[in-house]
Amino acid sequence: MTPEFPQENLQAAANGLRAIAHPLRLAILCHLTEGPKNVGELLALTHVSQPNLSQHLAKLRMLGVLNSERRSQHIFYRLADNGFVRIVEALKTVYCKTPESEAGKS
Amino acid sequence: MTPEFPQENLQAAANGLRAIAHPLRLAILCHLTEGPKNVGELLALTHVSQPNLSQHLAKLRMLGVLNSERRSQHIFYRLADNGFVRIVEALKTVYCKTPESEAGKS
DNA sequence: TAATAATATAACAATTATCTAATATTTTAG
DNA sequence: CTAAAATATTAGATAATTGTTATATTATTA
Repeated sequence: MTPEFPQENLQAAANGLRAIAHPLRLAILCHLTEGPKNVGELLALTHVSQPNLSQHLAKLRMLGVLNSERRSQHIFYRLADNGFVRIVEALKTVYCKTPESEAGKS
Repeated sequence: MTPEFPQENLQAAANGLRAIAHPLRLAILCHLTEGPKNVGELLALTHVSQPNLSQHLAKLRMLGVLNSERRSQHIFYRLADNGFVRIVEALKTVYCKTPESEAGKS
């Protein structure tokens, strides 16, 4: 329907966006662009309550953004698709502008 | 806080993501990557009710994704930042994979 | 096997988002 | 100035999202 973005894929992409459209979940996504991390590590990085983190991880997993893998007592999360790194980078170009990067705008 | 993505910007980015995390709003965003369009044009492209489209446009405007400009009786919408084009492209790499593009995955 | 550490799930109140139907506003044409 | 076209706003019922507290599951260690 939309050029280069069929309706069916729009729905899928909107679900993925819904998954990361939250400050904590986006922070999780960012941290995982650096490589897989287990829940304890993410807990230390994010400073939220354990159940809260776990629920947000569950949502990211259910909406297809993250995969989890158990390694003995720890569960490691990782990006389900490397393309999410590009999405995070694109978000940075829009939302992390420095004064300089703003100087030469079109 | 998060590497390369301070907490304050995370909140801003999450708001932007919230804005586009809806199939219709994402479709609008896609259409506008091709250039500004007025409401009537978007109405024809999206096949939704006029008030519904208008409300979604209002949300995109309020959350800083779109700008609007009146030209006589028509109101034109455009992307508030060209970086959104990159976000849409990144989304396509994740959610519009062809069988071939899937062949050589890492 | 019992205790502990790591992680997940359930239940729930408060907030926010969604669509539709009705109405309002703004601009140009006559 | 009035009618019509383009777009926005309001109201409201329904559904989805969020964080917390409490509890459950799973895996190792003693």
